[in-house]
Amino acid sequence: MPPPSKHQGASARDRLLNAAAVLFYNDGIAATGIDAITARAGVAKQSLYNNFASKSDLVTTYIEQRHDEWLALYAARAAAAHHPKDIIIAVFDAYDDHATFAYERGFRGCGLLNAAAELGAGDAGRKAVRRHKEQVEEILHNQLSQLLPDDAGRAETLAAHLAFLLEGAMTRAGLEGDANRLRSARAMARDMLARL
Amino acid sequence: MPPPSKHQGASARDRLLNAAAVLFYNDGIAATGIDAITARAGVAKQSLYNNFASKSDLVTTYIEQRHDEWLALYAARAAAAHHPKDIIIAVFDAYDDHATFAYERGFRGCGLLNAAAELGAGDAGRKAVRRHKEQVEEILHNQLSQLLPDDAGRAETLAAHLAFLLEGAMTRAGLEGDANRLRSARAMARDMLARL
DNA sequence: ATAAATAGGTAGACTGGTCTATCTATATTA
DNA sequence: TAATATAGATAGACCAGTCTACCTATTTAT
Repeated sequence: MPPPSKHQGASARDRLLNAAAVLFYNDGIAATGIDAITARAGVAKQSLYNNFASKSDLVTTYIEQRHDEWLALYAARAAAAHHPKDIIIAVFDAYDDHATFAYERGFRGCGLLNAAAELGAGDAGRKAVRRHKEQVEEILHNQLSQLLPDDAGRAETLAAHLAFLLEGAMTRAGLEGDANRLRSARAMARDMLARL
Repeated sequence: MPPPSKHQGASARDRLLNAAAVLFYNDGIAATGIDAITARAGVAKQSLYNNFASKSDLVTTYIEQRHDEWLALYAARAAAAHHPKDIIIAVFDAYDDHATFAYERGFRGCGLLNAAAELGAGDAGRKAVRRHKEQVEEILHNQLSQLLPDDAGRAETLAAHLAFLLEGAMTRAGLEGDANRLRSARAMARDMLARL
């Protein structure tokens, strides 16, 4: 029987990234072996090493792909909004949207945070996760600066506050196995914005 | 040379738990092997299996020990407080205190959350982490119920809000390598309580 | 008091298995 | 033809856990 090959689906690289996304998210990075990834991707082991320098390189690419994916979800939501307050809520909605990207066997929170927890201090992936979270906070900060043009300090504090709500809710949601906490956090954010 | 034995220091069990605490926190659970733990503890491999049923059992004990440790730190802070608002701030202070328990090679956030990120959905340790976070939120909830005796809904929402601030700040602090974000979250909590 | 039993420690070889990564040899595709 | 895929063997490190064999206290029984 001939292999599925790239004709019927995605390239080996994409198939590997899709397989890795599900396995890394559901089982963790260290617990996911090369063989499990290639088997799920329906691809030869060598194809992994043709497309990625190492497992670590695949992990870093996985993280960057999640970041890009979240940005796209956010952009789609933000494009439909006009008021800075709605653009801020779009950040929360994008988190909620993103919460379903790969949970085949239960919700486990933010894949990027879970990955960072497994990675060593100097790892490139860990730094990418940090940059991602800083970028999320920056989006919040930009909108709050528009809402509070003459109180830069308060805009910064509020951006951090909303970022904490987001990450805290996501973390608790991951422990509890569903995204309900994210909805709570969004309601809290709405409430805070209403009081501006 | 005679072995150190229990006379000059801690028991093998305590030595193992102390060694595991540092290694699990700094390197992660999956990345820490049995041999590394026994070597750091200065203990024979069999002593690990005399005191724990498996590595997994050691991990669960590690998590429960962190929980007890945090509770003790919180109790010490709360004992010095009297007003419910001060008791709530004591929760934030205990997080800050706890942030230094085992970081030998840099701050990495909450050891319990990092552990949970590595553990499978049904793992006993993961459930223990969830219970711990629920207990923290319950402490906040109890105090807020005293502050807002006739608005149970608001007390519950505020408890969740403060819990999100705590976990979100801890998560970001872990990514950034220091506990500054925890101090920011405490200031935000103080501000919210002042407005009650 | 002395001897035996018990509890808990040591060092380190060993098993069976998994891991990442490379290599070979063949087949498909453009 | 040249690039890229395949299956699968292989290397070498590492894993959790078991086992043997010995040592040292303390406790119990005679």
